[in-house]
Amino acid sequence: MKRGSGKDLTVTMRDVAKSSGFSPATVSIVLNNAPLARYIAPATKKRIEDAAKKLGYRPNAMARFLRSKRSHSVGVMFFDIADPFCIPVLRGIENALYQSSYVQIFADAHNQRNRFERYLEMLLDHHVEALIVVANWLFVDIHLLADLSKRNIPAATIGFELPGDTVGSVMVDNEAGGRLALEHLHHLGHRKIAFIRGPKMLIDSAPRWRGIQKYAHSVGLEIDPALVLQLPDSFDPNSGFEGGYRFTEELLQRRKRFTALMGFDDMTALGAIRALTKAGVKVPEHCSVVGFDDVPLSALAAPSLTTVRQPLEEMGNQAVNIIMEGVNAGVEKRDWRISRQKMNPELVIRDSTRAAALTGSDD
Amino acid sequence: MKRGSGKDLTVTMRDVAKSSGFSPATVSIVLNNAPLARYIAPATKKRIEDAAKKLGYRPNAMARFLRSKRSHSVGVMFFDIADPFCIPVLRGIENALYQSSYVQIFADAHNQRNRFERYLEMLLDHHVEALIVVANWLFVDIHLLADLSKRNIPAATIGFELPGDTVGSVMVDNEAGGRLALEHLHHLGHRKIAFIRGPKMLIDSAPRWRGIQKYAHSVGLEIDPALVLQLPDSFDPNSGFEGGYRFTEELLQRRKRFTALMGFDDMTALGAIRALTKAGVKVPEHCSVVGFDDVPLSALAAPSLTTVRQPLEEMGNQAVNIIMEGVNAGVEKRDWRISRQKMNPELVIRDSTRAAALTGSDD
DNA sequence: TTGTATGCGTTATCAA
DNA sequence: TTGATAACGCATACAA
Repeated sequence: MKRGSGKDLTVTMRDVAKSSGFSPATVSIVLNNAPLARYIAPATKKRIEDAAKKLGYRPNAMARFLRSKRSHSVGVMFFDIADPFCIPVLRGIENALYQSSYVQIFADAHNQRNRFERYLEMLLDHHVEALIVVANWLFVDIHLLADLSKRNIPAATIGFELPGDTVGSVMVDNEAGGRLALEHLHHLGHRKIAFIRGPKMLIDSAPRWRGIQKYAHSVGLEIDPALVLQLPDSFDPNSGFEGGYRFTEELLQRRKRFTALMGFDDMTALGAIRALTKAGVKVPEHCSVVGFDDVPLSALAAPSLTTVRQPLEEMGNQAVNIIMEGVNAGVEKRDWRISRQKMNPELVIRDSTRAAALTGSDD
Repeated sequence: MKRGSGKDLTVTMRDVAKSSGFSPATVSIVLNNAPLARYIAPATKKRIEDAAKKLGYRPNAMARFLRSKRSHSVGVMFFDIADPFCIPVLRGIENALYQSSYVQIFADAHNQRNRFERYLEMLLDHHVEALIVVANWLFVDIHLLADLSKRNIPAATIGFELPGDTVGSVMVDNEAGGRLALEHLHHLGHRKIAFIRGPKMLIDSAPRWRGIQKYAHSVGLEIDPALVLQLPDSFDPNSGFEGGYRFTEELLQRRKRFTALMGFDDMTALGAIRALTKAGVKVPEHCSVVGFDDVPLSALAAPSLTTVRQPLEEMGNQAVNIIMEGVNAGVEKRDWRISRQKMNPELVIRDSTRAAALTGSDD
């Protein structure tokens, strides 16, 4: 008999019941618009709703979750939020979740495996209804996420994919993107092109390069191995910039002429531009540069960067759609298959590329 | 009698009790290391712990929350995560929360008041134990957060502050920062300095300007009103860049000579650099530029930006400390006072500033 | 059309 | 040193 003993500010369903003169069950039915609400007299509904409003009743989510097993929350795990790639993705996810009135539990693994595991535990403890993982590193193995499918928690990844069919994914078509970038340079008349490839540990690296090679082959463009460098593996999201800078310096020292440079991603390209500019090579007058991703900086850089755009925000959106599909299927006890999305990249032409100088040997 | 009816994968405390041969109560005491655990026989403890491990028992957070009224989660509301200012702050918060094993519920108001309110409701529904609000806009009024103190939910703001003593805050000392920036330019010998002030709606604008004025006065530096512009109010986080760009163009058109320019923040400064460069004015050779904030881009820009650094990550940390203080006080039923922190800014000298040219009239 | 009773998984208060 | 038992606030099957 602790009730009414003082100033507990939380107003419960029983309070509403008492105040309205009906039973908690009826209140519950009315306030949730449960199927049975069809049979409740309008007058009753009104009295209950009024009482609820007057008392400022707010359902206790914890109790509801306990009963319904639904937390109305989704875990979102980033491998490194400092990577500018992540921000638009975060935004896309946030927005889609907001539309569904789901709350986002944010986690950042800082590229550390143990941190990833710890967060995974925390998210499971908090009974997230689904999980989204944003990363492009390869080291997440499927075992880490095994618990999820065992518990029927839908999961989707953005920026990489896992073997098997238990985890959904949203990726850009890297091969098409690589092709797009090279095609652009080729159309502009560039023939001597330098490449800074992505690190081996990144899942994007290989297909982008494949796209480049295929296109080169298809138009008879020769790729000079002396103009191709590959970034080393690294977990620092800024290493792309550093790498682009250092490798471009090295490229310059080789004294092999090139009129265009393709960076693995925007950060690499930005680093390259920095090195070129410092060496007195003007971009795009003397050398065109193209990146990949279209991170927010790219539009702001000087010169603004021509790049292959990943629809990052849209990808965040899609990931939410995928998991929500699963969540809803779970609620309705339907079967379903997790889906994989491949998004189309898009060339964004800005100021860092232009036609190869007509003067000089351009092939 | 639904138990054992099949493949419910969740193992509950009762399962552990049954398996170990003790009662749920004892299991609870042991597994939580509750005070009473001191009296439990070591052998008992061991058997219970073993059983728990063997079954893979994980406490159900929902049930625990319902009972204990503690959700182990904190709401973090950003006004606009697209503002680069926010990322290091987010990281600081995330890291501190992680140390405390608290989970972060992420919300982004997109600079919309109704979205802010809706998120606030959602966060309260999810029974966050505390709230952190990151913003620098002025339009948050105290009433929005009134519910919080009523419910004894500690709250802290980063980047702005509210009147009264119910909400904590972490801010940089804007006045000192303004002084620092101008002092730097003055020491470098600059006398003709242009200023792009912040919009009125931003709380930072006034004190920064005050710091500038005070320093100017103290060293007898004259501020030419024809070289002072003020950004218009806007909610677009990129408007600083645009504004810096446009206003610098305007400044240039006025044909009033200046050897240095101070931007309200880094984005403004970056926009200014873009305009200067485009007009053929080299930075820093012909004109020094200094920003404010030290957002991640600033180090990467070309030229890299001299700026007044806000310790953003540390500020995120501090905010967590502040609210945790409150949370702990609540648990222990102590009284406490919410605190306000003023952080020291720090001058970061990079490539966008240098000594005023000795040639020409420098005063 | 509405009320009663029960259980979700924990924890806390007693009693043994 | 351990075990019953009663909440926490809500939602549902079932009874009325």
